[in-house]
Amino acid sequence: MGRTADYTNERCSIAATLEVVGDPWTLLILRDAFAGVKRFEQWQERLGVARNVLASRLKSLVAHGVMEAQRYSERPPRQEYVLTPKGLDLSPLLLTMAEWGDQHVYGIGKGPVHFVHKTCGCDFHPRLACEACGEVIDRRDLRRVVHETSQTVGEALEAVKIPAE
Amino acid sequence: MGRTADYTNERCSIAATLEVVGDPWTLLILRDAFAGVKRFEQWQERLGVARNVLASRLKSLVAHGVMEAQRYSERPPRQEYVLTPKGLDLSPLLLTMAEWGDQHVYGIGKGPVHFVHKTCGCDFHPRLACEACGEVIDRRDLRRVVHETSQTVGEALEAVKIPAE
DNA sequence: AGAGTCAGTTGTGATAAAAAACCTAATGCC
DNA sequence: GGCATTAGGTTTTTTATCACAACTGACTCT
Repeated sequence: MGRTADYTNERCSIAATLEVVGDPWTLLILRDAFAGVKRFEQWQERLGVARNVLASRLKSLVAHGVMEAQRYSERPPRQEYVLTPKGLDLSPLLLTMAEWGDQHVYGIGKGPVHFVHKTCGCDFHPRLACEACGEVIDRRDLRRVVHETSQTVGEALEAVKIPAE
Repeated sequence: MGRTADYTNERCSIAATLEVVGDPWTLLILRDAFAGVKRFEQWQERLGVARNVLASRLKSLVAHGVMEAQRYSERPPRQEYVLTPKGLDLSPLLLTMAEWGDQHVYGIGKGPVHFVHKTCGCDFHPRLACEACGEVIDRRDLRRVVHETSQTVGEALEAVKIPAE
């Protein structure tokens, strides 16, 4: 009801993803997690995000099973946040975003970070391939099929949410 | 300042992409654009988004060159919004988001929409492939290289922005 | 003439995010 | 012992942005 875009009544996998990682800051938190950041203060310093917002985002990512809080000290209670397999599966999303930003904002090769494909030695640029046949696809090679599903994003998320302890 | 995360001082292609399409609603607007929506009232009805927010998002997408406003009536002034090539290049991003939502929220095959790869006939699931060698990659096949770039997101965006007339 | 459509603009108020201060418990250092 | 510092947050206050709804033009349809 309040202010935010509420994606929970949509019936859409894109909206479902947005509901988990679509908050402001969340994707930058994840980007840094992929770069090796694990602790509150590191994120706070690198992003300059408000501490309350950072705390709430980390809590939400844990609740959604994208990150896991691991104790590394009992007293004082200290925890590190590490990506779960579900979180690691977001890497294609981040790489795809980086590619678009590179191509259309910075200009190819002018972006601040790029990747090298170790097995072929070339600069890495992602393309989408079909898992089944391995072929690189074009948008027009796809046919969209609508499935009758009664679940909204909210309902589907309820089923995978990790209860706070 | 206010509420939003301000990505413009980051030096990062992911942040650059977020600055263009990271607003609440924007990606759903684009999703619907890929599904064929072109007009204000169609988006408004399908998304239930506030009209002022929709107007501002469309304006921003046009300013960033992701959509183009095409006149189809002079009086009264009416326009349709269509995706530019830059906007069409966001399709991998949307497909990747849909795939993650499918796998980790709805469950594989239970999502509301899926795609069929016409050339091989199979259900389409995207994987990232290396443009150079065509091989499907794993996250660990990549080496991250940091580039010395002085441009922030804000500076880079300034250079590609389309001036309002 | 009156009702309806399309594409917005213009208020007003609610609320989540930002900023900054504060807290707790431990640890380092002289 | 006493004081500063660090880590990981929570609390309080302020503010920018969103939601809601009403309104505006310029037409079209009946």
